[in-house]
Amino acid sequence: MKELVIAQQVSIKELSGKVIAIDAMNALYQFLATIRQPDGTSLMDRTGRVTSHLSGLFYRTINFLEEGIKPVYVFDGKPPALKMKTVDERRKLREEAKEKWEEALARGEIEEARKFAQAASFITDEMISESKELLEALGVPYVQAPSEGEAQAAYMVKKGDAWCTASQDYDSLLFGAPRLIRNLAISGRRKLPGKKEYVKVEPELISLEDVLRIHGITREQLVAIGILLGTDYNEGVKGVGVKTALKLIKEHGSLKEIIKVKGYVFEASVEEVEKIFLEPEVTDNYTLSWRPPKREKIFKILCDEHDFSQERVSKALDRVEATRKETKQTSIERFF
DNA sequence: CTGTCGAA
DNA sequence: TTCGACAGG
Repeated sequence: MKELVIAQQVSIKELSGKVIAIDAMNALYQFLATIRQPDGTSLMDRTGRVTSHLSGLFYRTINFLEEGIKPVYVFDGKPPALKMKTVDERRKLREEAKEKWEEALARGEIEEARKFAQAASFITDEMISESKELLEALGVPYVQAPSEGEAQAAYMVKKGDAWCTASQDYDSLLFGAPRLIRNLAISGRRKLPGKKEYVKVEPELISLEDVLRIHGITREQLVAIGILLGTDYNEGVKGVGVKTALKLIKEHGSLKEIIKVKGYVFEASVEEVEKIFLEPEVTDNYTLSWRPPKREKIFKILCDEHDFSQERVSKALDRVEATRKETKQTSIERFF
């Protein structure tokens, strides 16, 4: 998929005032995988509960708000039945990674250990519910998708309720999101000499329309390419890569025709997989509003329950408070 | 990943 | 002021 898309750099400033539908599971997973000690141990509170996801979610969301970005987090619901196999495989890989992590630790190979620890990351139901609690306290909306979060996020962008989706996966393009942002983070932020301006590593923006135009294909054909390469819901055709898939779809027009001519056999029902992408299960049952952070609630969750430093949390909240006053003064955008 | 603190 | 190492929980 990566070889098919064209990405353009986008500055955080261009995203100011925009609603971004964030793939919550993708974000939490990234936090759990990366926010670790050198040997791979997660951040934990005094009772041993993992807190890496809360740290990442808190500081990143604060940064978005400070930049005038309006985040809405979209959580996964029930995965489609066809995803079972993928889910099982991932669980197995995680379990193997956990063993390799312990072995590497025993050998004293710190860097190796960290790699395996990252691959062993998993999200629990408790992490999801406390992440939702934190978002509620931050005054940031979240949406519970009926099924795939990426599908819901894509739908929200198509509808115009959000400007783009944010995820590391390309799936939301297959789900029809007009715009996708990858690498949406503020890492590498540096203060600029003059004022409180910042220079940042810029995220990349992918336009679905551009991708389709460049290759001269439709979204249905893009989905067909995805299915030929393999998705979470089906295994791809062995020996067919991006180049071949693109050539085939341009030659034959549709996946149905390719299958007929080439005699490809899929384990899963191709129609079912197509339906997941083209007629995804989504909901209109949500309202988006951004409210001022509830300091007391945030302190309770982060400091009282999870041992975050009161000073650090306080400083972060003060920063948002300051920018909130600014935006009200300049009345660029009604925010809270 | 993000913030902080000390060295350059 | 900028950069890199390191701690955070």
